[in-house]
Amino acid sequence: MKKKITLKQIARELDVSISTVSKALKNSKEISKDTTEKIQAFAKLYHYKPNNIALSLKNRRTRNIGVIIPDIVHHFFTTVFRGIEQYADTKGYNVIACVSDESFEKEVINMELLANGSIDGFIMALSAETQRKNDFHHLIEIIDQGMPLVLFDRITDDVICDKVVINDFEASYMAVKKLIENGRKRIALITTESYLNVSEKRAQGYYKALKDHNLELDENLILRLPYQFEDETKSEAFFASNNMDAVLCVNEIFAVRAMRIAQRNGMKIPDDIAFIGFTDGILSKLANPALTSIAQHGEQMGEIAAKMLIEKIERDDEIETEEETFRTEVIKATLIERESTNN
Amino acid sequence: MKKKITLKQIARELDVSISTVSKALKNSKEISKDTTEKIQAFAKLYHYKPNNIALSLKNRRTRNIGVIIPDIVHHFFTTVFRGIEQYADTKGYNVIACVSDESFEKEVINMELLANGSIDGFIMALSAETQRKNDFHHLIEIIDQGMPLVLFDRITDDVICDKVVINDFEASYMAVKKLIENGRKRIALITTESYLNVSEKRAQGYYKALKDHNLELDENLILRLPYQFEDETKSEAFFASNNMDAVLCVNEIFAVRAMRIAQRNGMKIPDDIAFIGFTDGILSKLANPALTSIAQHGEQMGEIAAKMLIEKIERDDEIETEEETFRTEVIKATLIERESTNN
DNA sequence: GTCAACAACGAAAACGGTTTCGTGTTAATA
DNA sequence: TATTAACACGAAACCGTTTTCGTTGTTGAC
Repeated sequence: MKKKITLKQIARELDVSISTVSKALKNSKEISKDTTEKIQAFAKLYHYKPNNIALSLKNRRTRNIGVIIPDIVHHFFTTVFRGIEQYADTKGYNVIACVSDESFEKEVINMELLANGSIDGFIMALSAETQRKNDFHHLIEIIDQGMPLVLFDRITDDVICDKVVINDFEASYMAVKKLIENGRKRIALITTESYLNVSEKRAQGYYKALKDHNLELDENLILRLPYQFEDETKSEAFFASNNMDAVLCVNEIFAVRAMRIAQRNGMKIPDDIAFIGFTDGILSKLANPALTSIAQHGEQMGEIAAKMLIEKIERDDEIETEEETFRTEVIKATLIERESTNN
Repeated sequence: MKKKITLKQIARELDVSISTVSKALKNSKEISKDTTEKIQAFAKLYHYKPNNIALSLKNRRTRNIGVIIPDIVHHFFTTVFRGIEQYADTKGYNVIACVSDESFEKEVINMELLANGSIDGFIMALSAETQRKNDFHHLIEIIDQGMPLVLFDRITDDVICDKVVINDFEASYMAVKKLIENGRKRIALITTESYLNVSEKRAQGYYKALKDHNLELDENLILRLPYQFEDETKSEAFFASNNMDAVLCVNEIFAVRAMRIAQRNGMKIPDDIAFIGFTDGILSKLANPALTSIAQHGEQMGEIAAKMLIEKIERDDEIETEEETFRTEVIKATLIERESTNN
């Protein structure tokens, strides 16, 4: 077992000083050609690579970014993560991933852990509990320490920082509008139970579209489900006691489950009932019938978030003064039409 | 903006030495009660937390583990990742996630990057390209440097280290056996094109099960598909030119796509044809009909991998000598029966 | 009154690098 | 020949900790 070699060892072995070795490896012209070659050859032979931790300590830069997401086993977050990782990779950054599990406490603990020098900046989507509690002191504190932060998807107006979202309201509005134009009259909404920023915006789009087309809002046509659930009795009751001809769901899982129930009830999709879901993931593509879906462009979102963060990180250590400016990027969602709606 | 405070700043402020501050914060009894209280109060006021990087350098332990997976947008890997992250979290470790994108080069680069001090150990599944090239020098080198490594799922016999897998062969065998016992005679196999360790083992189980039940192997009933694909003409031709009454697929995506084609061809599932897939993910549960599936227990796999790794990391810095021993944990896959098979 | 023991603290090395600032030698210039 | 510039290198500080090993000043025992 040959442990990694250090500058000190090379220096001792070649009977020069540590500084000489360091300079020679950086092709400093302070060092003679002879010595440089000798040192580089030796270093190569022993696969010398500088220790990242030592570099981080010296440079006060880790080239790590911290990503905190509520759930990794969730297609949308996974795609965002992929976008982040890909972009970070091209810029030489590593990604430390933490899962908050929708828990406020885990979010706080993980952030504090990472903030003590492990990373250069954060990208995160708020946990459901954090949104419910409306407590963002941990974010404020992090920002106050001068650590860049980018929020995506699950954001809040109470924290001033860079953000990236999709136009949930408009996307939802357009989807409902499309259903109405297709002749649908009784359009249901299946959304989440807990207060999530995005669900709320999507609901608003739904309300507005109904109103603008003179359809009255029927509270019975709105079903609120827990975020993760196995039991389908609530959904079944919903379908049994209402007659509707279209459903908008705030995610694809809700949509696919709802389609199954409708089909079991003998309804034909899209003839009797149409479905549109958010999150254009693999489920939408492979559902039967394939689900018309609103693409949230997670990968692009991750890429943009990573880009915003890294720009801020790298600008930070150039200039120190200069007023901070924060942006909110809005990505346009797109409707992918498939078999669950007619056109 | 108040940057994080350091020991040095506390020391200067309180007019004591750095060592005194450090000791006081650790409740060393070398320091008087008065001084200790004063220092702790001050530290608390300014939210002092030791810098992780400095600690890592000093302790030669980062409390980071590196995870390299071929693809994060893949349900199985995502669940494994979740298992790793969860266990690591309970032990106070962070997870640095890298995606190799099935590329040998990215795998090598990422490993070398992380190996230079950023992490205490690796957990990884080999990229498809790495398995095809059969080149594992990067793994060997890492191990040689004394860095613990745990391979999962996509493993190789050419590298001696800890491993965790499922009993692919047996699981496949049992699935086919079940199909046969249900009266199926012409059982197809849909597997991957590129050489993947796991696909191969699953194919072996399929062969053996046929043989043991006196069914002859028909090469026409084996379809090899690229790992990721959009085009379905190959699959359609396969279904058009063969009549079969059951299909075993090496993952759930293949299975669900295959089911759709069969359905389009007017076949009834499970009456005319039965389906079983590997990877018991969300697709299997929500497919229509729901897919009978072999659960690979990804989360458990990740948890075990993380446990093996952390044990080795923490044992490493206790004793230095003592012969290394490596284990291979085999997790038993379980068949989850749903609507795509009859019983 | 002397010496040992002890309490309370500081100096310094170490982790592994980078970088600034000498310093000694040689060669070129006045 | 004296001065100086260029060259090639080393010493040391620094990043933020921990920890060993002094070094004080006070106390108690003899």
